[in-house]
Amino acid sequence: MGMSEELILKNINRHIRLDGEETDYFLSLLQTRVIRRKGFLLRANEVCKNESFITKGCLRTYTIDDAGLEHTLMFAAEDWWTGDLYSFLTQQPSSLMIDATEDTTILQISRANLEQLYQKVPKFERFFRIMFQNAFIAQQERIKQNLSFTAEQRYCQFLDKWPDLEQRLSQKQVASYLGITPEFLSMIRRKQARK
Amino acid sequence: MGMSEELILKNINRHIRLDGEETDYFLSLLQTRVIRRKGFLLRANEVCKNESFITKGCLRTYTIDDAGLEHTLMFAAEDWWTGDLYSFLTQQPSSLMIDATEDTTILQISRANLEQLYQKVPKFERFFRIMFQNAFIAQQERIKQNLSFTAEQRYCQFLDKWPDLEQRLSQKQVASYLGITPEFLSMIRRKQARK
DNA sequence: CGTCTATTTGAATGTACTCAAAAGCGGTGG
DNA sequence: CCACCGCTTTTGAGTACATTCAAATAGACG
Repeated sequence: MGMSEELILKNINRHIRLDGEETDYFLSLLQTRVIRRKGFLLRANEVCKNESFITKGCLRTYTIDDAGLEHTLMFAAEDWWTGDLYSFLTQQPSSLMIDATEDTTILQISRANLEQLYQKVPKFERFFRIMFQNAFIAQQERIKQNLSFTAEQRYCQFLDKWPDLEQRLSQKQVASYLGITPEFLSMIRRKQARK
Repeated sequence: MGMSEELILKNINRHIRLDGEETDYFLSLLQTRVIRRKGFLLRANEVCKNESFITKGCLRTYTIDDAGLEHTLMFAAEDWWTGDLYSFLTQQPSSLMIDATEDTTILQISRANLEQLYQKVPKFERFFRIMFQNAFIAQQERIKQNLSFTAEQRYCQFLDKWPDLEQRLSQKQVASYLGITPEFLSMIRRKQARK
């Protein structure tokens, strides 16, 4: 069994216990895929066919507004799940883009396979219930910070929360996550550096 | 069976089917509670003991920052679930306040009862998995708007999305949801009215 | 009726954006 | 291997969106 499989099983086992047969069945539903830096997992107007678990690298989910500006909804690095959930569930065209900020390896599960998994191993309902609970809590925290913090405070929080992630991203990408312009982030960083 | 029970069963039945016995068992785990306008469901530093389903009225979840300003994370009116999920799951003191914007009736389920429910009727794992998925999608949409829209655009979106809700809330409450000051919301409304 | 809070309005201020130009950096091809 | 091109980052000046503070008005509640 490869590293990727070990990582995803460790992720699953945080919330539920699988026996050998269930483990094998689960792994049989997954597909490995590699996305090169600057490559796309999903483009706007495509239907999101899979949920993806990142085993290496980092994916960025973002929208492009009418003015052509990018707004990053989330980064997903190793040991995270990502995808456009809305498009995945409804099979409607996505409004989101997902690209790789560095060479990335993922394990994917299709909608049909996930439904089968829920049927055959209902424990996965529990797993994803807990996962989405946690995702909900994390997003709520982000909304709270967007409402109450200045750009500089949000930037400091970002560094605190993912200390290793900033070095792996361009400043433009970080700025689009914080909801500010790259120019303004540059100013914040200059100010921080003086301290 | 009262109106409240009918409403919550209709809510549940959107995603799973319960037989008579399961229905009775589920209802036996719930507690009805009334919260008067301006009363609290939860205060900061208390542990959130229940998840709540609103059958009448409206609850508002918010934080108070260091400067004493309120920031509204969500409104929950009839047919919605609410609570401080983080505090509920970890049984740690909450950082959130939940108050009633009008006289409100809820059905509550305690953590112990919910765990029992998951044990005895695993279908509820599926129900809450779907509920949290949808909540996640809704929150992602809000983050997207906070990143890309001006205050005026966010206000229009808010009116579009919950046409009836604004009349039930004070302008201060709406402003704290949009992430702006009541003064600025007043200005936006004046501008809109001139059209 | 009086008190307390919410809303309106305006002036001064601040945070963050736009536009523009220069410098830095990374990848690609010759 | 170096030169060049494109993209990112830096820096600054001017601007816009939203806040703060203050004072006046309007509403809600006992």
